[in-house]
Amino acid sequence: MQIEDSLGPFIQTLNERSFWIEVSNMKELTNRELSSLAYKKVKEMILSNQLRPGEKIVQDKLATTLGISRTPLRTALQMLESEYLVESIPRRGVVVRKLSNEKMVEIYDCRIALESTAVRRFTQIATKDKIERVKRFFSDFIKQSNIDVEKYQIEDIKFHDYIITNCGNSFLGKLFQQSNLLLCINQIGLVRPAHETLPEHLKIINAIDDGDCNLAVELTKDHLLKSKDLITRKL
Amino acid sequence: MQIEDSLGPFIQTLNERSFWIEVSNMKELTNRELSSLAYKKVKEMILSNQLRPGEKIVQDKLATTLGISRTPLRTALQMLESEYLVESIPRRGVVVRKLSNEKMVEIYDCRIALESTAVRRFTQIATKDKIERVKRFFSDFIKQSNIDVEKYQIEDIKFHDYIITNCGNSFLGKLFQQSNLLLCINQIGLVRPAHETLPEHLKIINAIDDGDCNLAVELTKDHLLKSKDLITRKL
DNA sequence: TTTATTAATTTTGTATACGGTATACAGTAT
DNA sequence: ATACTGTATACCGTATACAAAATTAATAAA
Repeated sequence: MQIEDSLGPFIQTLNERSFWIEVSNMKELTNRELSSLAYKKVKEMILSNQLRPGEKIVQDKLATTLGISRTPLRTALQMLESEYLVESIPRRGVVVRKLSNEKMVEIYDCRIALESTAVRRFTQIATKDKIERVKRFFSDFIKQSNIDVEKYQIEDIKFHDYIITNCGNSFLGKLFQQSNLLLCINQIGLVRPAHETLPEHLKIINAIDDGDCNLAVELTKDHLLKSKDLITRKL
Repeated sequence: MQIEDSLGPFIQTLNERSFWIEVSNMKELTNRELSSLAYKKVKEMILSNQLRPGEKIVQDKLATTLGISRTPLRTALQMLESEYLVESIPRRGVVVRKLSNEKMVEIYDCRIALESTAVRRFTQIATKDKIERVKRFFSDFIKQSNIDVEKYQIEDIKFHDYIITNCGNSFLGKLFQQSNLLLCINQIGLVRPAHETLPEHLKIINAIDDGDCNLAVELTKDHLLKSKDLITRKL
């Protein structure tokens, strides 16, 4: 059990990975102070790998570690369960979910279906400023010969997240958030190297800029399909 | 407040509508007795309209009505919130969600995206028995001149649910269950008359039987799009 | 040494108690 | 008559207590 050890230097340990978790994917739960706090902390601990996949969460210990009682922690765990980040086994406790490659493939299929819809709508309705914003995600990496993988991964997710949350279908966005469709994949880091996916991203952005929604959809499908296929081959 | 009144004759009142809720779309939570019970009951009460959209749920009253304490009720409400059936407003309580036509349209777009993927996969992998099962959903209605709308609605949802849960992508199934993509639409009853949708269903089934997955996908898209468009026109 | 059975300990799920916040209402002032 | 403020009540969120179940440890038998 490494919860006790890890929480002391926890704030310092938070790397950039935790940053986009904060900004792009955190439920707002103002005023439900303690449940909200527990939710955020535990989610961060999972996504930053301080609670490892497969590890059991002992409620009493984690609660005292966080300085709260079990009640708000339990509500937090319930939320995380609905987000597919932990699994609750009745009368046995809750464990951090571990995604198999099979599940990853399934998730990619869902992403392909939903993100296709998202880019199409985004391309149709996006304003000038939004398109400009999209262009900026990868502008820093174009010049660089050696890409900072850590930063690239963050922008990668931010890019996809931006399209999804700005496509005009808030229910679709909720679907993504609720099941952590974007985040859970990154349990394993980047699926494909940046030098391979960067050009794909840029092509998609160009298609969006041109207002060519069919092309944007096809490129997005292809982009995701390639990553899916790579995982499929590992099965 | 009509909770007290309604629970007395509650068991009797449960119509067939509650049946498919039970069989096709209930989270399994064996052994978490009271939370599970509360979850089922409250979900049934919402989907059978005993708790009406917009109505506030007073935890203490509903808990005593159900014969349990507030704690398991609260966990049940938390689950229902993640399913988008109720909305929890911090320090104010939880109310039954009311879906606007705009939201319905958004939901239809998500359904089109995901169910397209589902029929494609289903058509590809379905065994003989599963195809036979699919054929039976509407076999009773083919002969009838006057269709029992109540029963038809149930089979309609069961049909879509069957494709989704048997398409080989369990994550996709979870997505549907978790957000009640199939059920919440029926807050308003059948969107289009049975005599209009029945032929469409039969065509889809034929395409599946023929193993023509592209056709099955197109027909499914068209089928859902027509309902979506009808709601869009009401905006 | 290994396996079975039982006792001890841990941990979960539920109920209850408590403090604080929001809402309703009455009385006062404008 | 209407607006405002103070008080009472209702309700929510959290902590704690307790019982049932599960896990672990320990002891006895093969």
